[in-house]
Amino acid sequence: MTISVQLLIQALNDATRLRCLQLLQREGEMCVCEITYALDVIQPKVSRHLAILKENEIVIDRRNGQWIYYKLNPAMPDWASKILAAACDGISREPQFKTDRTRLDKMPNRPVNSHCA
Amino acid sequence: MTISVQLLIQALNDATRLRCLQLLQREGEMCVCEITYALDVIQPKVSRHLAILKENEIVIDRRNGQWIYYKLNPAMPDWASKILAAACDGISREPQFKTDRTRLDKMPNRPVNSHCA
DNA sequence: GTCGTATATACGATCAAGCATATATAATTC
DNA sequence: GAATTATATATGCTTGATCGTATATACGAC
Repeated sequence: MTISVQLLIQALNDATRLRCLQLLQREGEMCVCEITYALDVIQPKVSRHLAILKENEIVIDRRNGQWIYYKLNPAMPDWASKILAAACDGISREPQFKTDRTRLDKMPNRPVNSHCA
Repeated sequence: MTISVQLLIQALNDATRLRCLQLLQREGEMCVCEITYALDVIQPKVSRHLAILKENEIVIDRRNGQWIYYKLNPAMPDWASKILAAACDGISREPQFKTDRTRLDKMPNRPVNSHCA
């Protein structure tokens, strides 16, 4: 990954993107409709923010049939992983973000992720 | 400190503020004129950005005569310190930020900081 | 091919944040 | 007191980011 500190921070500087990243860190991999449901926002909004995270190589995606799964980029430099981990650690205690996790847990008919590349 | 993850990241989301924090982490404590010299920007700009960092309790200041010294807030929560440390770690390798450190090292007549509270 | 679901992108509007200039406040020295 | 240095704040402008709506693309089932 070639991202600079400044670009990483800029990419993190949005509530929707932080909410996505928190979920991805906990779940490992999620498709867009799961994230959309968990955050309770409209789909184009999620899609646009995931695109920003992807442009900055903070997440990577793969298609599986009609679903596109996102996960944290495993090839981040050490300092970037540390920033993300510390941010998610801080976030995990904030009520605003807990709501997303509980809503995801209640989602009906979550697509089954085969985890086959 | 009561800052949220989102507010911390927002406060870090500016090149001038990152440059200030990098210097403060290395130097410990600096007055505004030192930072202004090192960054080579106009004084009101430095002052405004330091004010933003102070509002978010990322730095604290103390007056010593006509100088006002800033340093990192020693009372940050663990996750916030980790984000700052990792960011400064990443920054330390970026050429844009090295320039500030070398310029500071060449500053003539740096005010002597008595370190008396 | 059409239809339905999943996801992405384009567009125009709105809003927040940064900028430089100018000015205000505070301390020091005379 | 006036003058100088150090720092902070107010003002008006501009730029960039986010928003919702509408539309486009991709895949699977039929």
